[in-house]
Amino acid sequence: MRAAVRIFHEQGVEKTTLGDIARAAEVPLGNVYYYFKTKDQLVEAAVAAHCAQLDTLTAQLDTLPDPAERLRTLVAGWVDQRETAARFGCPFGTLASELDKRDDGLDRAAAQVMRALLDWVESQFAQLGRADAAALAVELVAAYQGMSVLTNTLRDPGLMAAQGERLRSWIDGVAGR
Amino acid sequence: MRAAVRIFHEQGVEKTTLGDIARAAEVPLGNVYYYFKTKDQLVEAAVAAHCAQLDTLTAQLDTLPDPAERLRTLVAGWVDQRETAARFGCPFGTLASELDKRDDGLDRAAAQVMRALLDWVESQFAQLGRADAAALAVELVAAYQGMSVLTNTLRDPGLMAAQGERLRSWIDGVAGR
DNA sequence: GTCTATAGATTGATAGAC
DNA sequence: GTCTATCAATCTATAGAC
Repeated sequence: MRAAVRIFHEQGVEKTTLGDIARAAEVPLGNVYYYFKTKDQLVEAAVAAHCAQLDTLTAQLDTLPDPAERLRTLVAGWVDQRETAARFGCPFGTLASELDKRDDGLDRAAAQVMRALLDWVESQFAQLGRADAAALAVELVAAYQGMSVLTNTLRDPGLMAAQGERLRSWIDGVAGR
Repeated sequence: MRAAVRIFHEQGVEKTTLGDIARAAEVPLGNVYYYFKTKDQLVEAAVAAHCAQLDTLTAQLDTLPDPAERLRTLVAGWVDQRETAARFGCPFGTLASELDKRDDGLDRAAAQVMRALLDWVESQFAQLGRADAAALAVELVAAYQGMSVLTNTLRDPGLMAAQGERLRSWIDGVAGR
């Protein structure tokens, strides 16, 4: 499962063969099919893994007392991953984009995870007393997804560092200090 | 060629077979290989087509007298395409993201087109007298790419309309009025 | 549960008639 | 230049020994 998530991110779902995943996980190809009956089920499990990771992350952030600090820490985490983003893009955003090109229902599962992130961010802005929390959440998450695309396409992690700084200031402004 | 660009956008490069393109173009499969020796050459031609379209677009925008109006018109064009973006994402951004998962050199060609867009936008901000034109260009293009990802993942063209309105106001502010 | 071997289907690419 | 037929390689999925 861990190997699948990593290889899907690095190579993309469509370009990845089950042989690639079996090799990365150091198991024979046949074993993959013992736990996942089809490639689609592996993709579904990968989406679920991203969902679980988001839950873990927001649970950690929720231990911080200040909503603005939670958002700044979220952004800092994105910036920390800038080298990976420069090489392979946002681990979840690139997966969601790829699933949207398919006609099965897996793109809806990806939408739920993205929705969960938006809802959590919106909740932070709402706690800061912002009536436009929903729009601010879209703005923040879109900024991250967009700078991931640019960072990846131009292979420049510095782009994400710079935009991260900007987002930090922006959060301070929105939080009203 | 037109069929290839459209099908690559709708299905993604990896999911698209040359048979799909031949069918969309209403020509036999063999004919595709008469004009393009490999699938990679078709992808390369698709990137070149996006590059040419960008040149056409910026040339049109350059006929407008005011740099701020050029940027507003650029954003308006993106918003006009929101139904397509909701279904298939940004025609160029999704292509660039997909090419970044490959190890051939086509991702560098995509980077050049993205760079060309950034340079043109930067030039507009520079003409508005902004010393931070490069950072503003990244911010604007990233905002578009990000809202394309969200619009596509959530299948909600309204997101792009709302963010387009925000960008319009933002451009007005940056232009200093 | 693990692993090898292979079936069955798809696809990129080519040969060759017209 | 156009079109049909097909090869060769790859990949998903399964069968079956251990």
